[in-house]
Amino acid sequence: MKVIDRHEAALDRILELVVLLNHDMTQSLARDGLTVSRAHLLWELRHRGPMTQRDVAEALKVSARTITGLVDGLVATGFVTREPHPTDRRATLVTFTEHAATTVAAMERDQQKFAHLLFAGMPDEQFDCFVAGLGDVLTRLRDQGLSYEIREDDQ
Amino acid sequence: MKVIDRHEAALDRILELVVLLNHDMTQSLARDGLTVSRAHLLWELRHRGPMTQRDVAEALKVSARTITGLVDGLVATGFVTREPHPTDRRATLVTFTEHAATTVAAMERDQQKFAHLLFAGMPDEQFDCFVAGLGDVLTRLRDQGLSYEIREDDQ
DNA sequence: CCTTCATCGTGATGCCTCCTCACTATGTGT
DNA sequence: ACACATAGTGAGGAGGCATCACGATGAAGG
Repeated sequence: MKVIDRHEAALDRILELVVLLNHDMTQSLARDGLTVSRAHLLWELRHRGPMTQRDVAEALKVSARTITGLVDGLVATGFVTREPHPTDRRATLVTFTEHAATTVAAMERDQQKFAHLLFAGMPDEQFDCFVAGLGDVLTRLRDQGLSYEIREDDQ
Repeated sequence: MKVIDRHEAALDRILELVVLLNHDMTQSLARDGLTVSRAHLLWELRHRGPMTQRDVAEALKVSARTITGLVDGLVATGFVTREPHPTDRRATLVTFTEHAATTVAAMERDQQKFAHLLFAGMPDEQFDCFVAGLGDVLTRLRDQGLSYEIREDDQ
């Protein structure tokens, strides 16, 4: 029981972290004319190159319909363009613009500074251990899919 | 530079954790007829007892107007009631119902299981270290207010 | 070639979160 | 009393997200 209580306290902290980070990111991204979702889309595009909307939907874990809306917004503000798919005329390729590249580069610089701010001065040993624990937690979360879904096999 | 890169990788993991957790929680809470925001409100109420909407707004870091909407929804589904404030006739006290108590208790049980799932089998030493690091990060985040806001004093 | 079925994107609709501005009803201080 | 601050809400707006239905296109088989 003792153990579970400690685990629960840790989860509480993680949840607080989630809330705090979400709030801060929303504020910060607004300065670039972006929202968390749109930035997430840009981020994905940046790392994978042009994608069909379908692929984006899967990457962001949202419905295809939602992507239509997000891309609409990003096209309107000039962050991405819709290009015809070379071989499949049903699909469109969402592609990065120069504008987006500039903005994402700035975001990345911010992220670096922010990361440095969070971890600067933390003893190497503790940092390594923290990252290891984080990786562990992340792995379990991914492995189990919707791991928060416990109530089914509950009572 | 090397150090910052490691820090950035750690932030990336934290961000992935945020995305994953947010997604899972949304799914899970939907089963109870709740949303993340409404559950957050309930959680706060649960730990602090009846609060004025103003206080709730500050606790959740959203505008007073938003709370009106959240409480409307929670009242409609029977999770809370609006009681007149004993001394200030302008204010209303948002209070827990039996229904909410039951649901929150179930949520707490889920959370315990979930926490156990995330950390079970992790060596004590690593767990302690992880929690310490988490606390550290959280402290810095709180201390600096909107810490993600770096661009002002940037270039 | 022509059906049949799967897939891509989108219109229509509806719910939820959040915000700002304006306004009423109340407190409070001088 | 009078001015000013505070609690909550109506109005209106931007987004994020989902499901259902539908048109356009692709792919597989007869």
